[in-house]
Amino acid sequence: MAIEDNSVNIKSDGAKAAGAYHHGDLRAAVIAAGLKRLAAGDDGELGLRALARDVGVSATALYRHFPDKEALLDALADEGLRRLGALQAQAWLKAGGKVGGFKAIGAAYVRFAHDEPALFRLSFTRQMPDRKDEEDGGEVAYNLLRAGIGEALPGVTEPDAAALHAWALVHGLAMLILDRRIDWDEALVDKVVGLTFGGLAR
Amino acid sequence: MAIEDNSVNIKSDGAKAAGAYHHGDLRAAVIAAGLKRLAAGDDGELGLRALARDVGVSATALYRHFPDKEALLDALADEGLRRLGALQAQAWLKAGGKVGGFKAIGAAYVRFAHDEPALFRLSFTRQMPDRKDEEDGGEVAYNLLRAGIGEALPGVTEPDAAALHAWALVHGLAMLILDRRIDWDEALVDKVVGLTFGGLAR
DNA sequence: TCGGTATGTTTACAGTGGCAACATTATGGC
DNA sequence: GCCATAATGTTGCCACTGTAAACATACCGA
Repeated sequence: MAIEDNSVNIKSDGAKAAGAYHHGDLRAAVIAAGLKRLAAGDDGELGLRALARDVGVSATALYRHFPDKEALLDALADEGLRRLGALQAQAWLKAGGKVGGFKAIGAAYVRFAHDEPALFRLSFTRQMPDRKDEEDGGEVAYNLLRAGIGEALPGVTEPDAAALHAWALVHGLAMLILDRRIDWDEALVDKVVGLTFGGLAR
Repeated sequence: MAIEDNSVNIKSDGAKAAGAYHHGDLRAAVIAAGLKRLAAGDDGELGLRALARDVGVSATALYRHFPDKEALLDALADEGLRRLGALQAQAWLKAGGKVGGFKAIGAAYVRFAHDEPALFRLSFTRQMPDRKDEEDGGEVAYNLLRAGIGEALPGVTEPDAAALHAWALVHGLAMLILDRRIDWDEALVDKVVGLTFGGLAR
């Protein structure tokens, strides 16, 4: 066969170069393809074969990078939590911290669920087996919330109960919206979140 | 074949009588078997074949009573919502209505999720396509909550926001517990629910 | 009694996740 | 530079899933 000068098979998009045997970074490409699929349809139709086809690789190739499908979904879920955490941090900064920032975090939580329903659901439905040593994405999001309470609401008597309260509220709103129990209404969400989060700072 | 005197094949448990061709009330039996399976394991392993085997019938027989698996799951979900509604009504009465009853409704909601995780999740994950004429189980539960607000908290300024707030809070708590984000702790739940529901009655 | 209708069974098919054996490419020690 | 070896990808296969089609059996009204 003729000489191929590509030392490694670099492709910015996920697809493998035609005729190439090794992909380059299959693991990352599969995760990217999965996220794209989750973002595209409300019902995340992700199967190993479909995912593999997106990337241009045979289905069983994925098993070189993930022990099983669950592990793949875990990776996607973790990426979702990481993005949520990033959005919340951004919202907090943009609002200048304090009570306003606290409310912004809550609103960002619900908005993320609305914008990426399949990813959000996947991220939270997946139940982590037991704590691994490396910090996962969910930890980041919760710690941010918890820290926000400490900084924004110094007068609160029971920060744990308050944090749980705030978290449960936005999570419940998000879930009810995803499951079509209530309609997405940004103004209403803001009102409820503000009412509660403000109420905590009594 | 010899004469069989059973005019209809009545079986109190779900299983079909050996040698009988018709079941008697397959639809109800399948739903009962599904509920039992949901109650047994946290992960609801319900497949058509397994369900059919529980009842003692071939897998495709279920298609005489449900157009597809989704419809079967819908029926199970509806039963779950109905039970939730019943528990809430019971809690309300037992607590004697008013603010106490209102809190009891919230606690019952979370407790149900904890006691029947698979059924609760199924009930809410299933998204109803569009309103049918006959009233479904979920409507009952919400109307009860909504009515509870009116009766228990006459002074509340915005009952819709308050109802949504209360619902989201307990739903979020329930979901976070199911997904192992937080541990089940009845005292903590009562505290959070009480704190919030009491707070609404300002 | 007879025929239609409801209910259940058998068989089969496409699609799924996953294992095993094989093929190909990258890499590190000599 | 050469070559053993690990890393990565492919093909073939298996058990299992939901479900459609054709056939069998039981019930019920005329």
